[in-house]
Amino acid sequence: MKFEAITIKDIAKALGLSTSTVSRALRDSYEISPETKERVIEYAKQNNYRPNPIALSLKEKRSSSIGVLVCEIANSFFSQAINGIESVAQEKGYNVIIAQSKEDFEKEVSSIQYLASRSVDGIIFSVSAETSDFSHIQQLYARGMNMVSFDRVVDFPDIHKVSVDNYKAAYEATAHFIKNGFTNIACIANAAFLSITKERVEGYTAALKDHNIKLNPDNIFYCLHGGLNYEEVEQIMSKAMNGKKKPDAILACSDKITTSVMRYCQQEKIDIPSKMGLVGFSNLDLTDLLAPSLTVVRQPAYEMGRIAAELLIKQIESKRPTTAFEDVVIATELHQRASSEKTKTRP
Amino acid sequence: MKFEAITIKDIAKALGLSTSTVSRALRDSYEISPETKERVIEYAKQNNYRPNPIALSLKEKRSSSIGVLVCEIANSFFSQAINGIESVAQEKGYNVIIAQSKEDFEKEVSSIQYLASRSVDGIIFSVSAETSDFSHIQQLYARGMNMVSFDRVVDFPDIHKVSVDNYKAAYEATAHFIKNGFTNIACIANAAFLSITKERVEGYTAALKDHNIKLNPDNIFYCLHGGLNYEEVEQIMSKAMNGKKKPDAILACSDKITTSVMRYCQQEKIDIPSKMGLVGFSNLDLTDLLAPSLTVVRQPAYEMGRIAAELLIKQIESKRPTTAFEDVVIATELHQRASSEKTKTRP
DNA sequence: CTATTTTACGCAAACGATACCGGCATAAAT
DNA sequence: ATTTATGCCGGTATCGTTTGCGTAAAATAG
Repeated sequence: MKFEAITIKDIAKALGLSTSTVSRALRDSYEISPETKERVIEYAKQNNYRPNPIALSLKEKRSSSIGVLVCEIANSFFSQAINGIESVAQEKGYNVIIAQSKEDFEKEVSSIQYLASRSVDGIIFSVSAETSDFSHIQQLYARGMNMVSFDRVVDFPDIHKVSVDNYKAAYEATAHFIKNGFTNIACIANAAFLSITKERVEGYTAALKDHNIKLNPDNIFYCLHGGLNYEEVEQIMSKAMNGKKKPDAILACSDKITTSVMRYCQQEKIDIPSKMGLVGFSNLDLTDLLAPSLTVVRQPAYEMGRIAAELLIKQIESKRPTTAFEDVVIATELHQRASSEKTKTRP
Repeated sequence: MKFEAITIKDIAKALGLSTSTVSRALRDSYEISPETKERVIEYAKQNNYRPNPIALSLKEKRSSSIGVLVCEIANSFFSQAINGIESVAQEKGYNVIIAQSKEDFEKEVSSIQYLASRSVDGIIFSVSAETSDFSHIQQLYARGMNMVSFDRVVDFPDIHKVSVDNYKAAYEATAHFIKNGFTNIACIANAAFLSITKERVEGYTAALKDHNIKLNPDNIFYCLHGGLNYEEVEQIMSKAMNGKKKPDAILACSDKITTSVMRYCQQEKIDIPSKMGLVGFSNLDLTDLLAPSLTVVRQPAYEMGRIAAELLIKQIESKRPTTAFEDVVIATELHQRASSEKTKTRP
């Protein structure tokens, strides 16, 4: 079955005009007499005419669509970000095509090529946890694709970037732990390649240093697959808990890692926060209802999505090549709750 | 800036051939000599040629893209469903264009027309909480757009539908409450128009009846805006709690409503489950970590998305008009946890 | 050695919309 | 009366790709 829409040709035939006349009438050209315009517009309205965007795309060499590549849609941070992207796109007349990498390098490469081959006008992307080689992105970018690096940003210079202040976020979370009396704080981060991982680990180590706590390198753990599966975090936790010096607090650097740590602690009957403090990066809106209520670093995902989309569309619609590249860094919010209050036990 | 890809014309010029020959060589036509084929394919590969999908769409009158209309992306149920849709779409060479209604009727109408005007080959839609008039959908459908009604299904007959057994889900949840000693069970449902609301309320009332509990009509509440904002639920809860007979349990019929009820109870110091039992429809994957752990009705969102996408694509690719319409109804899962165990108090 | 078939390719139309170029009226100006 | 101007509209190329049709050269048959 096919959905057949009315075309400019149909209108022309019905009204005994040429397609050019109809086209001009609809675009309100001065070359068309008011009466003809009237006739055409009336007929178009009655028959619910809409210009075929595909034909327009072919002619204009632009598709009015933007691609979004994230590792996972069903993730509160990314779905909120997509929400922001979609809202801007809608305003500016673009549609959003989404693709997921599932934290898999191969799927990221194929997804991004898929987006490019679908003639999107630009791409907002957040690289997968497995991605250490950026050549697929660099190639596409060099060939003129408009791109905005988002959240997990790449390190080449001439590209718009939108991210949060991960260093500060991790620093504050760690300092918060220390202030609350935790001394042996572990950090479970994402894959080591990622910008967010590096920055967060740096913030974590800097906070320790500034508070005269000696860094124990064994307290830093990396999730190669971004904590997508529970087992990854489980292994790390059991390793941490069986080490010489068990940590008394954990900074969990992603949504998935945070919930996995909580689940592990519940299963192993490790009480939070009395036996184990926990601060997690999370964008879920019910972390206050968890047992115990969770201290979280919240990222302004929606806002980030909006900014990324605005930058991308500005770049798409700019006549001249972009020369000034923005590196937008937004602040996170630390929501202090029960999971990081050492003195309190579970209610 | 524009992204310029290599075309069949470029290949033709470079190799001194006509575009038709190149086209046929790439499609492995028997009319082309093996040597020419070899040359063309080699050149195409080296220059990373990809057929322009827009030109193809124009010619084939299909865009290989499907639209998805949901009320909100940043909602665990819908993001998981989109995940399922996207996975099938990817397999079959389609891309997914998403649009949100935000539970707003006007936005739903414009979104769905936007999708149609973007020449999608088909649409998977879940109507907004405000939608009682389906004429915008019916018109589009009558004009030949391929459509699959999803989750919140419409009631016209000749259309594919994918939903869960809401009646049974609500029946089981209510029966579970009764078995656990709750007697005055309230039901906070979505907007009254919605299929899911009707079915869930029916299941709820049937369970009461079958267990010889007299239905109190004041125990049924509707959220006009789908519980998108907390205030809506807050008002309902305070009304319920200030009534003559306070309910001792609540069946919350959506993700948002469920968390809002929990939040209300926490703020008002209403202990769950001793003072108030709670079962919620939810697709969040950390409801077991809530305080107390939450008894939920879980919907197989991913699977539903996959089935809807498969039905839609089958319909799109079918030569003949569809005559047999599927009404797929999938079972939900009731995860029994602490929030519905009257005897237990909060740990 | 001619007649016919086969091979291998090019030409051009088509999809829907736009835009440049041109043309035909009528009216005004010379 | 002829030119010029102007209002109004049509023809056609274009975007990238596919495909039916035409055709030259080569291969085969008679």
